[in-house]
Amino acid sequence: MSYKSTKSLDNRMDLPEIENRCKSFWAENNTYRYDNSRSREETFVIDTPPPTVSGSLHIGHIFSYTQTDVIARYQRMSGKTVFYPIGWDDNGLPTERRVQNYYNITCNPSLPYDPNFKPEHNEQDKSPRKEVSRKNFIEACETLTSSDEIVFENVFKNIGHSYDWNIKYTTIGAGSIKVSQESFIDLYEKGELHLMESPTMWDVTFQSAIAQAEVEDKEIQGFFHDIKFPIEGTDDYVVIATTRPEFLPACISIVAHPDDERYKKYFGKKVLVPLFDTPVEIVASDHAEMDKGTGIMMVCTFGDAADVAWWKQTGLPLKQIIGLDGCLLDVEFGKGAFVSNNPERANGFYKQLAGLSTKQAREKIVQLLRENNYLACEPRPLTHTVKFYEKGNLPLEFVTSRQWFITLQDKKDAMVAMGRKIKWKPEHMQYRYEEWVRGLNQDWCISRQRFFGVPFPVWYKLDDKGNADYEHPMLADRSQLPVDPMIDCPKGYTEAQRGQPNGFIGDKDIMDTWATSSLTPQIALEAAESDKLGLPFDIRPQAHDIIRTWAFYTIAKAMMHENTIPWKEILISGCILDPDRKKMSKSKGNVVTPQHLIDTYGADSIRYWASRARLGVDTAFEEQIMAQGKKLVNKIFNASKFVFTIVENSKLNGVSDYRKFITEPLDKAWQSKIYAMVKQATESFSTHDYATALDVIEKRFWDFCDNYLEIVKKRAYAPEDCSAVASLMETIDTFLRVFAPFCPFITEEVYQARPWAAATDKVSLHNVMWPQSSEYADIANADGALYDAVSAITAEIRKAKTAANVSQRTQVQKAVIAAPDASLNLIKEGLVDIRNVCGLQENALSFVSAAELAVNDIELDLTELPQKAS
RNA sequence: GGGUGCUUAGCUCAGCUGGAAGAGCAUCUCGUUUACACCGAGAGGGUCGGGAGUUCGAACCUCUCAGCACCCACCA
Repeated sequence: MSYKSTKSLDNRMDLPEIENRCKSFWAENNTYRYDNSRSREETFVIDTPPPTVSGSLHIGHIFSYTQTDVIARYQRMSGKTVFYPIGWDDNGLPTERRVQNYYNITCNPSLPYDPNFKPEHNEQDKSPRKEVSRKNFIEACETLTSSDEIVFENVFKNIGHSYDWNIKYTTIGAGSIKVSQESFIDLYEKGELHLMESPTMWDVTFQSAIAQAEVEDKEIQGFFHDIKFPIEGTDDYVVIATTRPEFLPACISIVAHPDDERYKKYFGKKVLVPLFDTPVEIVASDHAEMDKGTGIMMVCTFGDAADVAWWKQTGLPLKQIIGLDGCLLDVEFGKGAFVSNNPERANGFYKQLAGLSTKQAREKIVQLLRENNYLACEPRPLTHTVKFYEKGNLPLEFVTSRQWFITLQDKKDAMVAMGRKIKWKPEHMQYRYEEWVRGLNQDWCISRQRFFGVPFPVWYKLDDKGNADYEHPMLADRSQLPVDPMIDCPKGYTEAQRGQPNGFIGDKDIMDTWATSSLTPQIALEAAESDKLGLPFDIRPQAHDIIRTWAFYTIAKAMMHENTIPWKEILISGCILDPDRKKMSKSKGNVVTPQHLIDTYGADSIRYWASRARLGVDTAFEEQIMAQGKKLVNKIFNASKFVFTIVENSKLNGVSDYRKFITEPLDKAWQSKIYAMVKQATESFSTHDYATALDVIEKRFWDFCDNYLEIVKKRAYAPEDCSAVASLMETIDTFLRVFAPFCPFITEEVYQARPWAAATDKVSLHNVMWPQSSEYADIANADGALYDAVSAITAEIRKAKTAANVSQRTQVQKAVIAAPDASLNLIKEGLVDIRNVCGLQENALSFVSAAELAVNDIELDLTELPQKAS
């Protein structure tokens, strides 16, 4: 299929029309298709980040994704086939949350499937959420994500990203589930997985376990509560300051520093926990710091991570009072771990707390403490940082539950070593990775008590009483994958045995979304059905805020599965800051939508803006740069249009083998400048430094428009001159190719309209070769000095005219150039052009040999310039 | 508390292994209608965050101080 532009460029540049033409041309020609027949050496393999489809794209996505696309386009033009997949990250909590809000529904797994339920957009509805079955909920997720994905796809196509849309995956798709489950089975067989019941960080909003990487600190308002703990059998007491008095019933130890003179006398004695009269020992440990709070603290199950460590270390009984919903459980004092010297009084107090949320319980218990004279003083306000799930809005709790863990803590050294085999760009991002690895203090909890995600390929046997045997999980056979244990049966069982004594149950949890995302290279290969490619890929582009998740987990999995690095290089993009230097994000409400910007400035201009920023450098959102990009696009169009007109009126019209006509010294000098530009740009691209490449190209392009084009204009009009025309053709041809990765639309439009295209030539510019040094063999060593000299003289004459307030078209009566003989001889080679561009009258130019000047020094004396005609 | 990066013109940013401070925008002046008003020519504007050191020579190397941003840890 051929490109639909007219042969000549239209008078006005119509960007939306050009963009539409290009999009359909590329789609119909498979311009960006990955060629599986090429060897690995001839392939550039990218591990594209699948964007989360749980909302709208913002300009930050466009920014970093475009930078990758520029790199991909360069690689494609330099002769490689590019493996450039695109995926949508649609599984997991962000989607569930969006679905809950969008349809005003929530999942209740105990409900039966309702085949007639159709989710409807109901975001304004403030009534309680309608409860739907697990299957209905998953269907609602699928409905919404697939419509979200169309929006994303359109924006990415509108901005001109050159993905191979045939290699598309979603993280909830069957391929992703299969790969994730294979990964699970492989790690299980390698002994890297364990199912464990232990206190885990728990988000009460979403009611799921979460991993260390998803924890975020937040500053919140709280209170110090100074509580009197009576010493058992005395009238004495110690005052303990705590921010979480609701944990009093779960107190297991009282701790002070061994050197603390204030408390030495109490070690070994017991306190009676206020209200509950539980005897708890006062222990000496450097776990406590003397200068914090009152220097003496209570340990509860579990106020924080330190409490968990203490509990594990001491082996004291567990007093679990927080339930999965974040509310206080109904426990009874005098039973189990809940000892009391006065169970009746303890239960009386506790009954007022049971069922309350932690926040409500805190208020209630403060009231009870006050009424019973346990408060040493009124609560003192403080701001402190508390751990949150990054997507949650209530502090994390530590709750005991059964979860799947991947062993990571024993692999810190190996992970650091793997990280060092990867080339990080910018380099310092590697430190961030290593710091995270070294600070790792938990294994990776990969199970989530949610619904829309990858199920575990696991069932559990039930004994004759219907109790599950978690010690011996039954894993799916690889041939069964993808599998849903809530629907499919383990081998050797029938559906009728589900939930029955001596039967089985399926694992109802889903995997952490990162357990899937950490396999994006493998998932992309699965989607492409590629047998040629494998790990490592060439590059992983990503943002720095997910080094501890996406990069880290991907490196971990590649190491555990294949003992390799997942990619040779990782390119970390910066993020977009709003003009106040704050990070742009949806939650802050300062996001500008990409489509609006594309409509305003055109896709190429937005790409220009993104390409100007260097990798890893945060950039302020600056619309003026996009306006600048639009000027560049306009200039490319107009300069090309002008050259095309010249070509069409010349003897070289329709000649594709024009390069040999470049014979004039000035034209050759100019071509050597172009050659130097290509060389520099190529070198920059070899280290993925697209920004420097663009800088070099753009500078030379403006020089072309402002100077070279003006200099040779007159000569190019002359019908007998071929050198100038050929040089202009060559120049435009080269600029189109080097601008192509940055501005694919305007360059394609212009390229397709070039009058020197062979009639059969219907190839997209983006499948054309990046300029190769062999094309410039004859001028590789040519001297650009003549061009510099002519430019310098031109500039001087222009300056003189501006100073005289006259038009640049004013004819100069007399100009004297002083320079050493060598320079004069050089300059004389460009005499005609100097005269043309400067409006010098015949014989107006004279030369003075000035041996005292250096070779590059040229002095110009404009002695007679006409005054401005009034 | 630990780490990383940044600080250059009014703004946004370049400036490679040390060798006469740069671009774009903005401002001001002038010009311009046969590629382009999404135009052109020019001008002004900086003690390169402060201080010390190394060097013939420092925006660049070393030390130090300050400010900004981000990451990690701690948080009774």
